[in-house]
Amino acid sequence: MSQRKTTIREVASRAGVSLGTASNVFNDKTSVAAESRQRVLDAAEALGYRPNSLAAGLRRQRTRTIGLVVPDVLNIVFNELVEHLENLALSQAYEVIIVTSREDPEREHERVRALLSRRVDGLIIIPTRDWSATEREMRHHRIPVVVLDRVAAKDHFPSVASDNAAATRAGTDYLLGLGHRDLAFVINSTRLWNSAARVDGFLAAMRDAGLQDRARVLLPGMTEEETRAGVLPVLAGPDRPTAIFTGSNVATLGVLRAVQDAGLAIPQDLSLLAFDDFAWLTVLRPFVSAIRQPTEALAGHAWRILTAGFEAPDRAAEHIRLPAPLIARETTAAPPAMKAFSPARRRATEEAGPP
Amino acid sequence: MSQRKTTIREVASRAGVSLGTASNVFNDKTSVAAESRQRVLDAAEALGYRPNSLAAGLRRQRTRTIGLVVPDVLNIVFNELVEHLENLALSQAYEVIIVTSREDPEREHERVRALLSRRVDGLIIIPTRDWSATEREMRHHRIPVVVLDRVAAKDHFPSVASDNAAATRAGTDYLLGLGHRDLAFVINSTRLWNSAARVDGFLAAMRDAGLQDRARVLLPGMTEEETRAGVLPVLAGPDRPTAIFTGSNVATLGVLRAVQDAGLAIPQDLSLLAFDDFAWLTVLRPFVSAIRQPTEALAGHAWRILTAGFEAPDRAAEHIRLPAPLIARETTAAPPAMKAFSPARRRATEEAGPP
DNA sequence: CTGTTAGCGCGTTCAA
DNA sequence: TTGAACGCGCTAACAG
Repeated sequence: MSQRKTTIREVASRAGVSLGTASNVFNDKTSVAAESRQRVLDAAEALGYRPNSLAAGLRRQRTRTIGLVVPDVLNIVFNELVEHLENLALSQAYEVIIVTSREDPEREHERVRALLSRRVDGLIIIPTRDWSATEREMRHHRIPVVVLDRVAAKDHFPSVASDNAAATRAGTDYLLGLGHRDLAFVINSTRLWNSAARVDGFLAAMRDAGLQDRARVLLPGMTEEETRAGVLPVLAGPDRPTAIFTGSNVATLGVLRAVQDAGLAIPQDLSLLAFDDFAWLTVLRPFVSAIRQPTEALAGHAWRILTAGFEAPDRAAEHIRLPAPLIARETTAAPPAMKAFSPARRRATEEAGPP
Repeated sequence: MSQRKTTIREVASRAGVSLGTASNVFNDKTSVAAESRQRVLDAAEALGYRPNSLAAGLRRQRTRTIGLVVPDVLNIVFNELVEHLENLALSQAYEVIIVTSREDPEREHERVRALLSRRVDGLIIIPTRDWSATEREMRHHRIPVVVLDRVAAKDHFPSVASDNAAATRAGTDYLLGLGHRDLAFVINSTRLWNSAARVDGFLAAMRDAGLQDRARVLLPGMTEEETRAGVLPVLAGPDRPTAIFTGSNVATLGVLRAVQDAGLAIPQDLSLLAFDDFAWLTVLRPFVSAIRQPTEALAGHAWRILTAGFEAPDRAAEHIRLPAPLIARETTAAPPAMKAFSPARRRATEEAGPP
């Protein structure tokens, strides 16, 4: 109940050993006599001793802490990554400090500096659209960095992500196979390199099918609401696509709202394929077809590469790309044009056109 | 590009001032000549100086860091709380370190000790079912603590939560007003005090309506899957309730899966009211009626009380309870018994009984 | 196996 | 307004 926290010095003196011996007990380095060890442990327990990791880190020049930079706490994919990374870190007696950039490059930079001030041993970052300032900062400091999820075509740092282009290419092929010809790909931004890769995969598949003219890419904005507002006109318009492929879960949420607003039925009027899968997609109707990112494997590689960087700081940067499988559920079906008369389509057309 | 990070001493020497002056610049305490100040800032910039917060915290005996203990990173309610708390902390130049207990009392205790080792200035905790060990630890250390969300009837520490009993009472009254008489309340555990309060509110409303005999409380377990498995038999059974009130979003998810498995239609066969609201509930059909916790206000109070504790450590513990409004959407309707012949009900009965 | 000592980088005296 | 000295709590190195 002391005001000042108890120090290792007090523990040592109560145990009747020297400070160095007590330290050795807590860091079980060199052998300590079993008897002394027990007395130190008892003293620590009695005093409620909690090692001061600030002092230890200062002295040791290593904190056994890694920083994790995430754009958004409310995005389920990031949270899955966080969860797996935390498991890995704790299993090796590392701590992780999470900071959030809120998709803001300036804030990202500032938060990374805070991490640097805490002297983290390494950094895993899911960057914002423009993290050039942050990246420059990181190059200056000699700690291992791994770029996760939002990777660039050619990162300076090691990178780990899904194979976005292959996934959207496969997803597009799947929609084409269902009979769709008018496809729209909805994504928040192409300034994110992984988003750009998703668009590339979509466009490549459309091109291969000779449908480049029917391929639309919509970039309504970074938020759910912007997505809703931006997509609604095209859903309500006369040349509505028969299938929408969303490039992120933010886009999915926005598109679903726009579909509600437009009064369309999925998949009768419109098919929907989502990038990013999670629990709620499989519990309310219709179950959303989705591409699932292998978050556990992604986290595993990121951690492996980061810790390898602790041992050998100057190895060549590894770049991992993992396949992201498609899970077909209820929102993807043949397009309305291939069916008989469709009341829903007629309704939409009536609403869109003049009386 | 130096191996060792640059220190304030190097900054001072490059700026041609003493260490103490440089320190004053970064902590803008006592007045420093504008000229000296600028030279220090320039030197810091040129050297890529990052203050060492370990050393600062060690010396200052305050880290301007608070710890936040959360049971689960994947729960949206906790994440909303985290987001708001982080906003508040950053706005006052505090940092927050998040740790997760994974609903495990032992892990919670261990994670809190890690926070203590980091010498956090205060702690906000959403506790596990049995956090007595953690609580004992916290009482021994003299830092402000605020219990959030999962509060007890009478906490030793200040506490902030929704008024759970009032919310479920109002929710139950709403279902009764719709004509329901057979209600089941599904929740993960009553060892959580706030969960117990939710059950109390439900039972009180049923008792006041003279329906205590028709009130069922189901406790299928802590996970979504346990909930599904535990609820399915009662949904498939002959005396299925006409409405289900879920006490947490984990329970909601599990019940929705069980409803799928049982082949029931909501709200035709069964009404559903959920505790905890979030984006996906309003985007896939049917839109789920829910009780929304005021997460921003909860976070605001928690932060206010915590920071008040920094100034006046020995004030009486405040206990805040905030109203959580009900948002009626599509999953709550009159019970099937009040309508004409209901095929869905008949089907369920047939499936349940012998041929 | 144990005790002693010297910093880790910084903020805070206090004297000049 | 500035500079020098001290110590926050701990670990590492070395002597015993």
